[in-house]
Parts: sequence; C-alpha cells; structure tokens
Amino acid sequence: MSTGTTQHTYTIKEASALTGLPASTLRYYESIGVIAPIPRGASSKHRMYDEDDLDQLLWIACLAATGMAVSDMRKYVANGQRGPSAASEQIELLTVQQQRLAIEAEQVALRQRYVRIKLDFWHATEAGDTERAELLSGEARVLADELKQIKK
Amino acid sequence: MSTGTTQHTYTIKEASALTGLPASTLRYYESIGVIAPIPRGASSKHRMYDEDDLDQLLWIACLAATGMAVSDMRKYVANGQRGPSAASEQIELLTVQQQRLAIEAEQVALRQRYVRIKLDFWHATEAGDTERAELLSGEARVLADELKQIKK
DNA sequence: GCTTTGACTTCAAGTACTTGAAGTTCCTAC
DNA sequence: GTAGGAACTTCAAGTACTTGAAGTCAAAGC
Repeated sequence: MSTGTTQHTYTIKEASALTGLPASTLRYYESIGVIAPIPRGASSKHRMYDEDDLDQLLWIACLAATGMAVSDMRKYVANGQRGPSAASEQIELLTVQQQRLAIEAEQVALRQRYVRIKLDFWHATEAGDTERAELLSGEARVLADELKQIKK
Repeated sequence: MSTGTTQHTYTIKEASALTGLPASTLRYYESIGVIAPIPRGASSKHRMYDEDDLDQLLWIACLAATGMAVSDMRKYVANGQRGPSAASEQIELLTVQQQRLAIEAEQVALRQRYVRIKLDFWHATEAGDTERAELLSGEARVLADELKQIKK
C-alpha cells in the first residue's frame, strides 16, 4: 500500500482486530523477531502501527494461517521481505485470505448451531423431556459429522 | 450408540482419522484425564478403541473446536457421566461457549470487511484508478474507528 | 520359526502462544 | 488540572499440544 505520507496510526487492539492476530501474538512476534520493532508513541511505550505495518501483519497472518513455523516466518522477514509488492500478487494473496475467512465464518456458524443444540438438549433434560432430548442428541450427531467434513 | 455387544475395535491411528484429533492429542487427553484410560490389547500396550470411545471422542472434538479449555472439557465429560443432575452446570459451560462464538463471529465479519477493502484497493490500483485507490486507503481507518464506536 | 518393517509405547523436551501480575499511560469527565 | 478507569506495558509462568528419542509389539514375507 504505502502512500508514504500516511499520518494514520493504529493501536495494538485495532491492529489485532483488523489482522486477526491477538494482541498478545503481535507482541510475541515482535519479541522473537518475526516483525521489526514497532515505533512507540512520543511520550509513551505504546506501540503505534501504521498502514504499512498493518499490510505486513496481514501478510504474516496469511503465512501463519497456512501453518508456517515462526522460525520460517522470521527467515522470510529477515531477508527483507515485507510481503508482495505487485498488485497482482497482493490480489492473489488477499483472495486466498478472503476464502479462508469465508470458511472460518462458516465454521463458526456451524459451531454456534452445535452449541445451540447441545444447550437445547440440556434444557430438555433439565425439564425431564426425554423424548426431545433424544431427538436433539441425534441432531447433534449429524452436525458433528458436518463439522468434521468442513475441517478437511 | 452402544449395543454393548460391539466386537469391533480401532487402533489409535484409526481413532485419529475418524475423530479428526491427532494421535498425540488422544494420548494427551488421556494422560490429563479428559477421557478415561483406554483399554489395552491382551498382550500389548496398544490402545484399543471401541465404538463408544469413538462416540465420546467425536463429541469431545466438537467441544475442542468451539475453543473450550481442556479443564472445562474435563468437567463437562465428568458431568456427562453424572447424567441429568448435571444439567445446570452443562448449561453454564455451554452458555460461555455460545458467547465466545458470538464474539468470534463478529470478529471474523470485521476482518472480512478489512480484506474486502484491501482487495478493492489493489483492484483499483491495478486498473490505474488512483482516485478510487486513495479513497479506499482511508477506509481502513474508518473501520478501526467503527470498532471503537460499537463498544459504547 | 525368524526376521524385518512399521506402528505402537512412554517420557522428556520443544513450540507457539496465552494469561496473570504489577506497574505505566492515555482519555474522559468533572 | 486532576481523578478514575480503560488500555497499554513488561516479564514470568502457564497451557495445549507436538516432536524426538529410545524402546516394544505385530503382521508379512522368507
């Protein structure tokens, strides 16, 4: 991205929300040298991320999502790599990430349904409605299969 | 479930394939008491899983997928053994999971929007539409600001 | 029966974070 | 401008697995 003249900065929490990497992970990656030290506020110790940092973090998040070991990420970044520079490469990277997020959203929705059913099951059990409880435990099984399928 | 007369047994590798939990994780869960010790072969130390074990593991895999802590899984499984009397405790554990998943869904949605903006930016850049690209480069900051507003 | 190959075993150490404590710093509100 | 709370900081310890080493067991081929 890098307009160079960007004056916008982001807190660690914002960087976390946009990239999907927990704040604790951002600090961790910095501490072990996966990313360069982030500049701090004028009179504080608080990290201030700019657009370029966010771009790099999004790239790192993609690498992490593919299961790359941190030692390998470190090597990549140490070799001066800050992510793809060409538009076409960025588009390719981000398109894959978009697909990953779509799958993740689907998975979360499915897990929500699973927990919902289990909750209903225990509510029915609590109320002594054995018939409904049995029906629900069957549904949970079907869903468990679905959950397993998507994972692959 | 559980005819009681089941003859068929499974190796740890088969159990792993069927439940989606790595063999190392199956041993780990057993070692820390998330699941009861699995019976071993007549003249060996090899674990032999039966259908009931697989049912339990499948459903533990679902709990793990929702991000439940192993200490809570242990409680949950122990409660399950206790039957209907544990209903209120199970409901409590699952309600926490439900809330966690609702937050996660929101977070994924935000990240999807962020990636969408980045993708649009690069498409505009590739097409030489500098005006649109510049407009979009400010959008990320708007998204981060929105994050703060939502909380209040 | 014997041997080899490969899957299994335990246990210790490693990995990638995550959480908690204790102490700053920023922001909002009076 | 100052009081209070939320958000940040570091650092140490904890968590949830995973991997590797060294040894045991089982099915297949000779």
